[in-house]
Order: sequence, then C-alpha cells, then structure tokens
Amino acid sequence: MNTHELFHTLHQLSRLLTNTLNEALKPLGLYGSQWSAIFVLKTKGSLTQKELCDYLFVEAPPMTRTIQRLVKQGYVRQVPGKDKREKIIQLTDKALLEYPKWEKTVFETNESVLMDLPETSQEELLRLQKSWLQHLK
Amino acid sequence: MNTHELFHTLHQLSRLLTNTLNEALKPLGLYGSQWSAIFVLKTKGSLTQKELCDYLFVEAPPMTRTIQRLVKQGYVRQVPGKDKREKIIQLTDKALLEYPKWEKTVFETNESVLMDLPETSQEELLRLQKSWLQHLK
DNA sequence: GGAATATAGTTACCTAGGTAACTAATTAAA
DNA sequence: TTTAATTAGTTACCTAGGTAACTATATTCC
Repeated sequence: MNTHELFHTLHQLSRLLTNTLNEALKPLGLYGSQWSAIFVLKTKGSLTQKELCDYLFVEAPPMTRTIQRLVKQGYVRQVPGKDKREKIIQLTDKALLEYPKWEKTVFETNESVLMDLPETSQEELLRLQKSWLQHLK
Repeated sequence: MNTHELFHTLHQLSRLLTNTLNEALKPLGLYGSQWSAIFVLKTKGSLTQKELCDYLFVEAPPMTRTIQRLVKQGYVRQVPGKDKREKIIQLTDKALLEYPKWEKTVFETNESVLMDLPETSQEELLRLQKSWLQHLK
C-alpha cells in the first residue's frame, strides 16, 4: 500500500476544498472557520465554547478567535452560563437573517465540487472516512 | 447525501493525520512540511522550487519558508539554475545521512494510524480520493 | 472550611498555507 | 532592438489551528 500517496492526496483534497469554500464565502464576509461554528450553532442550538470545540475537534484558542470575530461582526453573542467560567454562544437575529444566504452558498459550493463524483462514491468515501476516524479516536 | 459531514470528516482526518506526523517528527527536529519537501527531493532528485511547488500543490511563499528552514538546518542547498531566476534545490549529504531514520519514523507513523483500517479500505479510499482530485483539477 | 486539583477561556507564540505586491530575469512583440 | 508581458522567487500580511502559560471559577479531598 502506498501510504505516502494516500496521505498526500487526502491533504491536498482537504486544502483544495477549504480554499474553495473560503473563496465562495469571501463575498459574504465570512471565513470557513466562522461558517463551521455558525453551522453547528444553527444545527445544535446555543452551546458553550467548550461544546463547540468538542464538536468541531478544535482546540480552545482558535475557537476563541473565531468567536471573537463573530462577536465583532454581530453574528454571535457570548452569554455567561450558570457556571461562571463558561460562555454560552448564541446566534443573533442578524445571523439568523443572513443564515439562509450563507447556507445556500455553502450548499451550492459543496454540490459543485462533488458534481463529478458519483453519489455512490460520495457515500463510500464518507463511510470509509468515518470508519477510519472512529479507529483513530 | 450529507455533504457537510463528508467535508467535516475529511477536514478532521487531515488535521488529525498532520498533527500525528508532526508529533512523530518533533524529536527529529523536522516539521511535516519539511518532510514532504525532503521526500519529493529524495524520490525525484533535485528540483527547482517551482517544480517542488507544482508537485506538492503548494504556493510559492510557503515553499520559500520551508526551503529556507531546511537551508538553515543544513539539509538542503540552493543552486542557481541555467535560468538565473530559478533555484535548484538539492539534498545535502547531511540530509541523505539522516534520511533513513526520517523515513523509518514516517513509515511507522503512517502504519500505526492505518493499522485498524483494512488494506482493501485503504486502497478504496486512495482510489476515491484520486478520482475526486482528478475531477477537481 | 480551606488547600489542592481540575476546568473554561484567554493570551502569546508557533507552523501551514493562502493572496497581494514586489524584484529580477526571461521571453514575446513592436 | 527595445519595450511589454511573463515567470521564479521573496516579502509582508492574512486565516487556520496547534501548544504553553496564564486567570478565574468549580470541584475534591483532607
């Protein structure tokens, strides 16, 4: 098995997709990392920063930065939790208003990069990735 | 098809593997980006920086940084080409001496993260990734 | 209850990799 | 042949995400 090639193509794919998404989000004034947080918040509801980190498997410091940018743009609010160490992150009305446009853009971008990959391949790929990830964690 | 999950798991896998490799290379005083350049140079022979960029699908500025670090560590030499804009990058004897140890470390790290993924899955994954990449480029 | 430990979040700083703007050399066009 | 356009590489600066060290709050244990 050519492990070098496996890792190299995975890495390339990841970079290429990240760049494509960032390119698409640029005119909307969002970065990919911001979108991923927004998406989780919209899907799961308000979460603490810790919960956001756990869900996205990202360390706390980058999440702090992402949140702070979103706060500055007015898309997110930090509310102190019952446990005063925690900050609960909520989407603002401004974000909810913009959300459909963001989602549409991301959805269309995802579709466009997956266009030439048959549905069955996509599902097989997802299955393999999930299986691998599971073994690694 | 759940495209969000497909991209999310791909991104996670890529980060996890990058971190694992960097962890393994740390005691050897190398970073993952340095290793990938060294590996290409060892495999393909001396190349210009442009050729290295093309092969690794990385932009010129990060490659400049990676090369400059390798020069500073004495693992690589920059030789002016016939075309005086170009710099041809060569591995030094010092790098060739260390290479087997580096390769062994990387190989063992790769094996360890692939351990629980059946060979057939690895090959299927590689096939799918290559197919997808090809469509995207 | 008070000291030690654990946890949430922040700050500072590191690598990876991207774009924009630049220099110097080469190639194409006038 | 001289000017314009292209190309290789660098510099400056941006986001993404990592670790280490820190602060403030909660929890455990004596």
